[in-house]
Amino acid sequence: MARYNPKETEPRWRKAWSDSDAFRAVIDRSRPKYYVLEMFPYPSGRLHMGHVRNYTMGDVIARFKRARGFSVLHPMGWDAFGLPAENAAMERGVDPKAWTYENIDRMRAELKELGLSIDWSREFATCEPGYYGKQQAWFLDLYERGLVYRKESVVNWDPVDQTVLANEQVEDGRGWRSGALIEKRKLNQWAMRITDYADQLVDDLATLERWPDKVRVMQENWIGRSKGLKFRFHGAPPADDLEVYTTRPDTLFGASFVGIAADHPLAEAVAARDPEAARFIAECRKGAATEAQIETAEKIGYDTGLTVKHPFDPTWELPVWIANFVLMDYGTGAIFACPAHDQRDLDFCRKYGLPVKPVVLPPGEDPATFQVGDEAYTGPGTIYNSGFLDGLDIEGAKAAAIARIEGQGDGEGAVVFRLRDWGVSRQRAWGCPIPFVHCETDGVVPVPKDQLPVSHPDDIEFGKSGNALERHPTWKHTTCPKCGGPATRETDTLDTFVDSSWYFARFANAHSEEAIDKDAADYWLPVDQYIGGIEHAVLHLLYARFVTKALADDGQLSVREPFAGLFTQGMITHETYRRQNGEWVEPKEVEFTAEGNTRRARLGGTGEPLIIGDVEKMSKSKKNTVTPDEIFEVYGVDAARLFTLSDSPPERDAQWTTGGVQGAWRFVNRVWEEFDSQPADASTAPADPELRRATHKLIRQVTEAIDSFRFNSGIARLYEFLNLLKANPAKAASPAVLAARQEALSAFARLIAPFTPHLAEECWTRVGGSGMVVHAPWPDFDPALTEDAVRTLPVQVNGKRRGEIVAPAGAEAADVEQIVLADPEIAGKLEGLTIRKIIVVKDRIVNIVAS
RNA sequence: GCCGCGAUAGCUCAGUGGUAGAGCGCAUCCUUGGUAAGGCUGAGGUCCAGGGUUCGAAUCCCUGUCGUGGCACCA
Repeated sequence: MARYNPKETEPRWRKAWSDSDAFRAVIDRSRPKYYVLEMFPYPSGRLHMGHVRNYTMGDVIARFKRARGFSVLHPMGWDAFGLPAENAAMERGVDPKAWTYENIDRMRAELKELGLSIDWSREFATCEPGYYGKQQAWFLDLYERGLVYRKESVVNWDPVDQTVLANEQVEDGRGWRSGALIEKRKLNQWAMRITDYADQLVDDLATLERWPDKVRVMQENWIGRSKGLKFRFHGAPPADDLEVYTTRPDTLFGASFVGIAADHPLAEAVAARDPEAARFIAECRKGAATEAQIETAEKIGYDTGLTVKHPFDPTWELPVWIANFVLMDYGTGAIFACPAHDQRDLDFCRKYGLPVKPVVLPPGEDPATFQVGDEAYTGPGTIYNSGFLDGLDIEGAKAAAIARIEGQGDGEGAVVFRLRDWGVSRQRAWGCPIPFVHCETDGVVPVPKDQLPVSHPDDIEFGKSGNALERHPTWKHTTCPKCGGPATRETDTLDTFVDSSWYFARFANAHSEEAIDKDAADYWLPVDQYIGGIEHAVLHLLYARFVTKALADDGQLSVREPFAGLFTQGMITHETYRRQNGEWVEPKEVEFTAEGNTRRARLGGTGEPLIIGDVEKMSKSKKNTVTPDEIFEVYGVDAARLFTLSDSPPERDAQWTTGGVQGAWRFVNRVWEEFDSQPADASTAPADPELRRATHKLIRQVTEAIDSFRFNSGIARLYEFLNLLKANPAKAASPAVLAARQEALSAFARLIAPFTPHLAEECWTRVGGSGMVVHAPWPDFDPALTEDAVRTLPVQVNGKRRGEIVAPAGAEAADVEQIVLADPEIAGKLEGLTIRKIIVVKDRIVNIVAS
């Protein structure tokens, strides 16, 4: 009996897969296709456990679908542009390109060690001219279509990374990467018209049935579509034609004042002649930067002294206030305030003594007595105090008010989005150059496609802050493609989220002359199962959806949604350990002792007691990391893969523990023991029916578990079945059991293949399977065999369990009743009671209602 | 404030109308030529709380508590 040795078996099987080119994706129209993709990694240097879990999940699906007869595409690439490379350049004086490719080499080796069933022939990195040159080509196509444009705008400037960030990349007023407080700057920027697709991006969410609701809700919130009315107030200049946006035109008769943002043009006009107003505006600008401060900030306002006429009553003059809670970049930067039915407006009016007139009467309230106190009423009701709107419900009044305004020519129904256009300019060198030149005569001119790619100069000087392309002595000087005169190249590069917004389509044919090989893309797309972190719920996933739609409209793609199925996996966490002085301690330095059920930790060597802290996401700063290579070294790749999936549902965080991975490792060894102890000359006796039934039940359960992304459940069933096999050992087994074991082991080797592929190959060979398990079909189950012949039915009396009986599977109610009533134990429990009713649930349970 | 998600054994989690389960941990015992290991057996659960529906609720519904994620002066 030989011990299982992953160090010997695992590399051997990886070589066998590679030698037979087992994972090459092939267009085969006779079979259904399946495209499984995990979000490609940024080549940061080393693989971490999160990668192991993410890529193992995708691999489970890929191997499972292959065994089920699908033509599978499972590719890998590198999201290789980005700031860390430039930061490394600055900190250590290395070349970003060389640094990136070294990282890719190391991470590729680690990914290959993980035994992933990837078609490596399609690998690319986004920093290759062969990739980003194609990106420049379609970027020019979208420019032709008006979806790419330049605009002077106020942007989010990250003073640490020295670059512009999109709104999506600013979290709580800080840069998503640097954490620096964001400043507002006015710059000339490249942008993409994602707002042209805002409606579609919301509407099509409904078609994404295999996306988590959570992600759909997050995108919907982010796009923030609202329907309402845009209309103009009239007044004396400068307050003539003041346009506001509202979602509550039904409450127009409850108006108290008109509010404008501090940076609204009208506010600036007022400030020009009113120093007090100027002071107020300056104070607003100084205001709070973080969300928490904004939330608690008091509502303040300044009465400009201007008035405008109410649209439905020209004699009604409304005062115009500058208000700090009105935002310039949403709607029109101006509102009308109805304090009775909007909390913000109410707070403001109470503070400044402005009138509060209710116009929506809640159901059951008396119009003579209903009053609004300190809480605005935002619920349903009937409109009153409102002239021609009286008696209507809210929806009816909205429609009537909009119709009246439109009839007056003062405005129209409008849809407003929270989503802004996507600013894609970044002042960085290590990114995709934007293929335009600036000419004194012709202005902004696209680089002709036959001159693509526009690539980086070789002698680029990194190592200082700011944009190295801008600093380069010669690179930006060129000639205008139009007039031949002197021109300068655009030195901004594209946001790296552009790189990741179409890579899934490039994988259809990674070597195509066109950006996207449409025939290949038509076959493979959409991605059937996309897997990645929830942190990309808005940024990456929204941009990829937008670019897909834009390229589809340009005829370069047929699908309008890139990812038919999305799965967001949880993170890997680990306990944290600290010394008494607060220093973090790495797990490998910790020794544990147990006192009953209490665990205590000590520092290895000195024995100093340690504090066991919270379970947190693995991070270098808290030293609670375990690296894949040290785990592979001790337990093998299969045990590591198995453990990342076995303990938690895939969408939830999984806690890494030494005990847990040891459990997985023991499973690997015990599996091998079962296979190794099975005699080679298989018995031809009729198989033991009970073990057969258990086998078919197992096949069914594991198949359903993988199909529904419940990997941990499937693995739990495999653990249980292994216990059953151990209870029916090969040693001293009857011929019937041996025959059933043979069938069970043949299925078992294939069922574990998605999770522990190396072990599966070894087992498959040992049990006499033909060829490699990667080519073997998924085992089938006989539905009839997944049911037991005899059932043990619990018997309840008045809902409490009082005994059990044995009945044939599928026994009818009448037969079961007879068995129950004949049972002496149950008869005892029924003594003195009258049976009112007997409920028999077929094959499940019997309940006797008695009194 | 709004919208989600979660709460089951000491820990991490399955179970989603019908007999409360797994892995790890813990305890007893066995093995001491698989040995910085292996195995047997076992203990351990008001299924967060309260109410409702039902013959029957961990499971479905309502309310609450605690934890957690997202959005947020978005008119």
